[in-house]
Amino acid sequence: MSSDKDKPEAPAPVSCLTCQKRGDAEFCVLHEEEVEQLDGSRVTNVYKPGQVLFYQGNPCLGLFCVESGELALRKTDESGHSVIVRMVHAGQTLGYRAFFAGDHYTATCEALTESRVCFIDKSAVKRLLDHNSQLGLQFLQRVSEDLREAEEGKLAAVSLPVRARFAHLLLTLKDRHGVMNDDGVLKIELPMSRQDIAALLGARPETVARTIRALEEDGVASFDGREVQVDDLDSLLDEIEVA
Amino acid sequence: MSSDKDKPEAPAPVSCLTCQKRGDAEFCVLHEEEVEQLDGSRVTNVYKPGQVLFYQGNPCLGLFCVESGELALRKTDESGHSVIVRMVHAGQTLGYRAFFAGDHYTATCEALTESRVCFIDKSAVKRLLDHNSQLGLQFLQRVSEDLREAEEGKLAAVSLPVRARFAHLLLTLKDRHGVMNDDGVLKIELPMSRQDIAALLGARPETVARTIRALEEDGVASFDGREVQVDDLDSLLDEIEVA
DNA sequence: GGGTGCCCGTGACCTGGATCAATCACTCGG
DNA sequence: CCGAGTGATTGATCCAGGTCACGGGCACCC
Repeated sequence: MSSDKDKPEAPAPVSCLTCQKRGDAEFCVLHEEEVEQLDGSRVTNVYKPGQVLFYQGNPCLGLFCVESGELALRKTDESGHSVIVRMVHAGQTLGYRAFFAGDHYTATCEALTESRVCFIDKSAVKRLLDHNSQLGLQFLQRVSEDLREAEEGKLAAVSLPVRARFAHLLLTLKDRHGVMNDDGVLKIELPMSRQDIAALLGARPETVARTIRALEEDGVASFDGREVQVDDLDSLLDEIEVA
Repeated sequence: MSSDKDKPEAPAPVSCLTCQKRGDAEFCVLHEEEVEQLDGSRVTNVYKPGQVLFYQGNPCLGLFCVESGELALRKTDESGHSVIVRMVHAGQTLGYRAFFAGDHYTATCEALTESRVCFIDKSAVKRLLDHNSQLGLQFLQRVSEDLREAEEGKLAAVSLPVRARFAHLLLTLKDRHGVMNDDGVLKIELPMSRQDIAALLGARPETVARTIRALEEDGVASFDGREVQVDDLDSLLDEIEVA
């Protein structure tokens, strides 16, 4: 791969101590000397869109911590069907489910956008967990919230139509990828392809395309590639709540 | 309620020390004196089928531990749709998601069969967690496994038809509620109504009834009330794996 | 230039399962 | 014994979304 024509270089690696996102991750409970220890056992990598961090079935060798970018956890069954079960973004830890279950990975993690991700070796994490019992409780809270989200997702998947689930997705993405420009128009830059949206909704790409057209025809939003302009936020909000 | 005509009385309450199921629950990592402490702060209750332990939205005041019986966690949305997101059986802890997320309950827990369940107060659990850091890690493992199951469930919900999901359910129930009688015939006593099966599969009761009939017509299994006789285990196993 | 892949969108069609409505079986209270 | 209530089953109908097939835009490469 020619590296000259790629996007400008990612910023030079920083220390965990100065990582902008440290306050967000579970590691926020660590004391300074523990963070230094963490810093010493981490390796940073940059992943291009589509690149895989680990595959479903791989053994888990440690934890990841996302400094920037957007990633997806995709689960695939024997017959090839796949869904995106979770999204992961800057400031989040990654790979903890397998780590704490003492399991292999049960999903594949791929970068949606270019991402800087640190890897922390298993033994270093274990040391920190032993040393600071608050860390375990932080992760317990994290996993418990994921569990709630997963169960909510299951309810939504069986009781809401694709259109409502898509509206819900747009509203979620708004918080992280939306900008309100000067003339008060909300724009969202989707961090993923139509196919990924389909996998996230548990639907087919064709259905996503049709849903997009329907939303445009109803004047809710306009789509141009990965650019979404929300024309009527109220009716978008209405989409997610009906019989 | 007249208590004379009910089933024979549940056995007298036992101590956690002698609880048959203690080895299964997360509390297995406790030392003897910690178990005594646990024992001192628990209250046991018996719940009849249909009785509710807690409602979605209630604050979480502690943990439950199931001594016997079968329970279900049901999640309901604003418009009244509901699914059973998890089942809980003897030897399992219950209510930990809300406890560790520091959340209200996000599902309603109801007994499917008559159940003996102990309640342990929040403060007692906190004391034990502080005292024995292994306990937190045990729960971390538990919640991580639940998360895997929830995500697998989501994949199944969008990629498998009702019939395959039902076959999967029967195979799961076989382990806990199945008996192989003398003439080598596998029978399963379903611990729940058709409506509950429907809620568990994310389908309608009518669809469940039709699926049952289809399985009978195909000679896979015969149904009589809550009694299921598996006539062809191999083809039941085949149901869960196809295109 | 002209392939050769990818996505993405569109149209035509089909089907699994929801919905609506009626019947039957069962229990319970009087 | 009768009526009311609750589940389970069945049949008839409908529709959201899956499937299949095709065409167009675009990047990349020989």
